[in-house]
This record gives sequence, C-alpha cells and structure tokens, in this order.
Amino acid sequence: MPKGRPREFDIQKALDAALLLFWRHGYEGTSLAALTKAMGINMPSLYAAFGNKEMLFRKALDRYLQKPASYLPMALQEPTTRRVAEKLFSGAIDMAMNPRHPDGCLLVQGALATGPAAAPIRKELNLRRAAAEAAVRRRFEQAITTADLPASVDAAQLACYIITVIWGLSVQAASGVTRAQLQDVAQFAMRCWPNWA
Amino acid sequence: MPKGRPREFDIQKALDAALLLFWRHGYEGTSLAALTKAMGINMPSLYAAFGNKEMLFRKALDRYLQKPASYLPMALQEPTTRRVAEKLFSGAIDMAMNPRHPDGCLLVQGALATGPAAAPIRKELNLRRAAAEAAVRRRFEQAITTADLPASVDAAQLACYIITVIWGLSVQAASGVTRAQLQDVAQFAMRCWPNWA
DNA sequence: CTAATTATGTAGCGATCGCTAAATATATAA
DNA sequence: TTATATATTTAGCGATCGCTACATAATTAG
Repeated sequence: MPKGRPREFDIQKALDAALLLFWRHGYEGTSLAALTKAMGINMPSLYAAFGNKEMLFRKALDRYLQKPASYLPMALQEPTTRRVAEKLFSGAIDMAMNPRHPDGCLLVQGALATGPAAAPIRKELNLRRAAAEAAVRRRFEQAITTADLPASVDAAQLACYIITVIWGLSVQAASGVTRAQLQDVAQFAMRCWPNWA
Repeated sequence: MPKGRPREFDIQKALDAALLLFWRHGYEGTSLAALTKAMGINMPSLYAAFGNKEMLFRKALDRYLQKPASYLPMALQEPTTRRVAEKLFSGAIDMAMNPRHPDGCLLVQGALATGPAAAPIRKELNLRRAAAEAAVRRRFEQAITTADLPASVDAAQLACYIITVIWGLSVQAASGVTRAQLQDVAQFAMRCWPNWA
C-alpha cells in the first residue's frame, strides 16, 4: 500500500464516467463541473489523478480504444478480408448503437471541429482516425501477399473506402438512425467487394 | 431608404464571415468575440442585425445550404439515378475540398456532439441531415416510377447508403485527406450501383 | 508519539462566456 | 428646426470557463 491518505474513489470507474460524458457531449461541450459531478469527485482530486482536462480526455480516449472500440483490431483477425470487412461494419454498428453508452464514435464526434483552444485534441483525433485506417490498410496489404485479395486491388483505397463508410455510419448513429438502417447500409456497402480479377 | 441611421456594413458579407467561422470551428467552438472581429462589427450591431448567437447560426446555416451546399438539389436534377449519385459524390467532394472555405460539411461538423446549451442547434442539424437524405430518397422513389431504377430497389436504403458515404467523406475531408483519395472512395462506392433486376 | 506524504473539501482565482444598458451619431419626417 | 428612429460606441453585466491555493483529514515511516 502506498504512503499517504488512500484515494477514496475508483480511478477506472471515474475514467469511465468521464469517457461517457466526453462521448456524449464532445470535448468542448463537456465542462469540468459536469465531469466532477458525474465522476463523483471534486476538482482537486480530478487534477491530482488526471492532470488537466486535456490529459483526462486523452486517458478517456485510450480507454475508449481499448474497450468499446476494440472491435477494430478484433475484426482484423478474421481469416478472410471479406469477413474482416463484414466484422468491421457489424462491430462499428454494434458499438455505435450500444444502449450502454452514447451513440456514435468518440473518434468522430469527440472534436471534429473545435475552437483554437481545443486544436490539439482535434489533431489527436485526426491522428487516431488515420491510425485506424492505416491498420485496416496493412491488413489488406497482407491479404494481397497471401492471395486472399487479388494483386490488382489497391489496399489503401479499399481501406479508405471501408473507413469512410464507418465514419459515415458513426455520423448517422449520432443522428438517431435505427440499427436496422445502418445494417442495410453495411450490407449494401459490401456489394462492391472485389470479385474482380 | 428606411428611416434612422443607415447600417454601415453589408449584412450578407457579415453573414458569410460568420458562416466561415462556424464552419471551421463549429457552433460551440466559435465565440461571439471571434465572430464580431471576423465580421468587422461590434456586439450590439450583431445582436440588432441577427438576434443572438443561435439565430445567427441558423441564418448562416440557411446561407450554407443555399450557396456552398446547393450541389445536392442540383445533383437531384440529373436525368438518371446513376448520374444523380455520381453528381452527389463529386459535388460533395468539390465542396468539402474547396480551398475558398473550410474543409468538410457544416451539417456534420457544425454541432455533432455538444453540451446541453447547444442541444437545439445539434437537433436542428440532425433534422437538416435527415432532410437531405429524404430529398435523395424521394428522387430515387420517383426514378422507380419511371423505371430508371428497378422496382425491387429500396429507395430509402439506397438513399441512406449514398448519404452515409457522403457524411463519411465529410469526416475524411475535415481530417486532412486528399481530394484524390476521396475521389477514389466515391468511384469505389459507385461499384455497387444496382445492375441487378 | 512525531514527521512526512497523499487525498479531500472549501473557497475563489483570472479569464472568457453570451449578452446588454446607456450614451452618442446619423439618417428621415414633420 | 425639432422629433423620431435606427446604428454605433463604450463599458460592463452576471454566469461560467478551466484551474488552483489553502487548510484539513487520513494514511505510512520512523
């Protein structure tokens, strides 16, 4: 046990509460007053445990990627690229429509357009979205070497298409569209999967 | 000429300046101080001419839909649904990548996730996005009656797919993706256009 | 025990938020 | 001219923003 007075709150539960708020209201739309209230702690405890608002958001973002958004690395482990794509869509829809947390994707609605003060967070999310697309691209490049995809396919282009549709699904989810509609979109999007040589 | 002291600024140019700020920084990320500076007027003039921040945003939104986002109703006038879809994509990309104004789409990045104070604006944008999708759906429904689309096609599903991809393209545009990449995505998305009976 | 260390609660910092009262300036109407 | 009406300027309102100083409480080390 460390020295000093022990912390009276669960740092993970507090982080989860912060994640939910950032997810629902965005980085700029979430005030520290709302955060401390939802986390059940007061301001000095928040600053001692997480640094400041920006660091708190980054830690909530890490947690988001590890837990609710883990569908993406999971999907990349599917044996065929077609099943990878299908899993990416179904996983994105399941997450964006899970009633246990806000609709949509934190990477998209966390800070898409912000004031100058939140520019570092906006850029961080840009990088994370680009990283997600790069992970999908690498998976497709690998599939070309194993002949699961024809060599004529542009892996980067295919990944950009899949990810673009997923960001679109995230926007739709945040807009109140039904799960069935998103599933129809995903099914439709899979119609242009490469059969071509 | 009306009575009283004449207005010393062009109300349309001021509105355009406000539109650019809202577009780039979102509703919450745009302060009235930044607005008055960019519009070249002071606060009482802004309130006399536009009401308040929310009304100013709504008027900027109207102007956005009439001018930069007019590609959508234009595209719906194309003779065939395939060309409608192609024009929707190319128009969306041209607008979201026009260097004369911020990247992306105001309907998406204006207020996707907000704090409670901006909830009315967020809901307004939800409605406008839904209205855009409904307009595309009606165009496709009409195409079924003229046999440009087979009756087996679900017009609502097709419209939802097209619009979802466009929102995704808007997110990608706001992320710094290149025009060529978006054009590849659009070309790829058109691969699943109905040839089926 | 005392000393050192860490967390909590209270209170409030300076800055910015959206917004407006009051005075002044410039036009038309009589 | 005088009265009326609208716009601009200056100044600052109350509220909230992110953040922190300070005192107090609770633990370990010695």
